[in-house]
This record gives sequence, structure tokens and C-alpha cells, in this order.
Amino acid sequence: MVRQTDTETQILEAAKKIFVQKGFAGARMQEIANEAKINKSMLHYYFRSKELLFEKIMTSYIEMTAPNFINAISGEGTIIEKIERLVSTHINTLLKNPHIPMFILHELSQGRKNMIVMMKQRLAVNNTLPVFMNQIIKEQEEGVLKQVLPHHLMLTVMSLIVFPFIAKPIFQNMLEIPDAFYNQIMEERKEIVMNFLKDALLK
Amino acid sequence: MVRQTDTETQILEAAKKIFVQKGFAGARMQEIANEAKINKSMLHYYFRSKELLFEKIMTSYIEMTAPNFINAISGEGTIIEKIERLVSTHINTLLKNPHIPMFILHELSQGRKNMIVMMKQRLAVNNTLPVFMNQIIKEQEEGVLKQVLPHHLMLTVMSLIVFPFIAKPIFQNMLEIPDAFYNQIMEERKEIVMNFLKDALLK
DNA sequence: CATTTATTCAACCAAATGGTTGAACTTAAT
DNA sequence: ATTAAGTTCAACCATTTGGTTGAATAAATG
Repeated sequence: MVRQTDTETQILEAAKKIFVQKGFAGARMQEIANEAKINKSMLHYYFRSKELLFEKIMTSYIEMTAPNFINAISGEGTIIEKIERLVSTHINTLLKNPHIPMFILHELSQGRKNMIVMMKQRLAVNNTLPVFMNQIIKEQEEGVLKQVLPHHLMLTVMSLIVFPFIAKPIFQNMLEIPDAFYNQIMEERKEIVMNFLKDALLK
Repeated sequence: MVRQTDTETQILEAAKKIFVQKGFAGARMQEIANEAKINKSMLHYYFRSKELLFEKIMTSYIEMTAPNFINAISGEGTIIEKIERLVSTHINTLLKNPHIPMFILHELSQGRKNMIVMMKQRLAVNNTLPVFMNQIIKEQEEGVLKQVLPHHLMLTVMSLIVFPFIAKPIFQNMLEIPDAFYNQIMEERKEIVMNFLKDALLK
């Protein structure tokens, strides 16, 4: 009984797809079962309930994303170098999983407190965030960076990285951009965002 | 027979609240009825179906937001002045209706094509968007603005305005910001975003 | 006043949905 | 081979959900 069944991973893959596509409320257990090509009762056999299956998925996404942050903004380097890492690795991750931000943010805005708590814990490793914030303040005092409240800086950086993926359906239609081209724009964006940030942050 | 019933507006208010809070899939007709303090069959009497009621709400939000754009980016003024109007009026609107962006973007990412089409139509008045894009190019050629593809510029501006409202649940928890203070940050943001944008866009 | 029209509701209904059960079948260990 | 544990499924079940009906009441109109 070692093989950690194929079925289990099939279910998880199917559940990811459906949950991410439709959200918790919109997802149907039957649809997940169909997608996984198994019987509906299998879902309950492996994961007891919709809620628990959902949490497994959500958790796996949080655990997939959190290291990106931590690795990017902790360790060696100036703030700008760290932001550079963050922009580049995060956009890369999102290019592979463009629907995750909407999924996570939508569910969090439904008030899933336990998920928010989990995210906080994952990012709390090594005091990563406060250390980063302090480095911002230090570099501002040294005159490297312009004086902006650190949380505004964080908001700005994350906005530029994440929002284009969330707003893809509108932008793509408004600006009449073909599907393939949108990915290319996101690719370009790594550099554009960095140029923008350097102009706006560096003194 | 004139008074365009009180009940009707009560229902619409309730529906707004519940749909915005839970999304289409998560909203329950019974809950809307409770919120409106009327019987469930009233909902169907006035709006036939969940789908139609939902579309009414969605439409009203689109019609509430679109003029913001059009007024801001059309008419007199340089690109920077227009962006200034856009940032200021849009953040003001969102301060009053912080949940609308998540609502609209989530539903659009569920593939509600008719809604996307409607948005496009609303913004198509007077060729607003193409005219604005051309003005960007013109000012770039004149050497006022830095050379960035117009759609990147648009993406950037909208990201900075909208994302902080969408990501509020995470940020507020991550950065441990009390509720009242978050609104203040959004208020500050009008100026901060403009400073960012001027630094990054102007030559 | 009488008749039409609009408004409100309790009681229903059919379909969908999350979840359960129990039997059958595989696989692995004793 | 026998037992135990893991895996699969068809058939069910209770509840929820969007939606309907028909009767009762209120309002307006001729």
C-alpha cells in the first residue's frame, strides 16, 4: 500500500482544475469526479468532504507560492535586487499558473480566516517580512531609496506583478489582444515593471 | 402604479449586497430575500430568474464605473493630467465600493462574455480608448513621456489603482493594519500613485 | 361600485448537490 | 490460502436550491 495511489493524484489534479476555474461555491463534486475519471464516492473516500478537499488544494497553492516570496526578499542583496528577484520569479510562476491569484484572492475575500492565518505563518519564517521592511527604511535613510512608507512600496510592487493576471479577461478584450500575445506581454512585463520601479523608487 | 415600488429597490439593494459579497455561484436567492425582508417568490416576480437579477446588478455596476473612465481620459488635458483625474476619481469610487473590483473581475474570469461585450460597448463611446492611446504615442514622440507601449502603461496605471482593493484581505493581515487605517492608506495612495507614475512616465 | 391590475405570501415541486452505504474486487501480508 | 487492508462503484438519501402556483389582499381605474 505504498504507491500513494494514482487515483489520489488524479483527484487532486482534477480538483485543482475545477476549484481554480470555478471557485469553491461554483465547483461541483460530480464535475471533479468526471474530470478525474472516477466515481464520486472516491472523492469522499480520499478526502472526506468538499471542504477538506478544497483546503488541501488551497494549502498546496499557498505552499507553492510562499517560498517565492521568502527566497526573493530574504538573504543577500539590496532592496532593488530583491525586488528584481521577486518580480522575475513571481511573474514566471504566474505565467505557468495564471489563474491562481484570482482563485486565492477571491477565496480570501470570502473570509476564509484559517487560510489567511496559514499564509501569515508561511511568511513568518525567519521574520522575513519585518526584516525586509527594515531594510527598506534603512536604505531610505541612507538616501538610496526615495521616502515612501514601506507598505505603499509593497502594495505597489505586488500590484504591478499580480494585477495584470487577474484582469486578463478585461484587458485582453478591451485592448483586443490575441491570446498568445498576452503571454508575451507578461513576459515583457518583467523588464518593464523593473524599469518602472527603478525610476520610481531610486533617488 | 407609478411608484416603481419600494420593494423593487429593496430587492436590488439586497441583491447587490449578497452578489457582491458571495459572487453569483455563492449567492442564494433565499438569502437575498431575507436581506430584502420579502418573500422569495417576490424575487422571481420582479426579476424572473437569478441570472436576470444578477445581470441587472452587474450592469448597474458597469454603468456606474464606465463614466469614470470616459470622463477622466477623454476631453482636455495632457496624459498626465488625465491619469491624475483617473487615479483620483477611481480611488474615490472604490473607497465607497471597495468590493466591486473583486466582484466584477471574478465574474468576468468565469467567462461571462456578454458582460465583457457590454463593458466594451460602454467604453467605446466617442472612440475614447483609441484616442487616448494615440495621445500617449503622440506625447511619447514629442518627448514628454518615456517610450513604453501604451497597453503596458494602461496596465500599470490600472494595477496601481485597483489591486490594493482586491488584495485588501491579505495585505491588511500580513502587514497587521487595523481596518480604519486601511482606508486612510487608500486615501494617501492617490498622491503616492501619482508621484510614482510621474517619476516613472515623465522624461 | 365593480373590475382590473399590482403586490404579497405560504405551500409546493423538480432538479441538483454533498454525502453515505454496502457489496465487490485487488493487493499485500501472515 | 486466509486474512486484512485498500480500492472501486452503483444505488441511495437528505437537504438545498431555483423556480412555480394559486389564493388573498391592496390599489387604482373606469
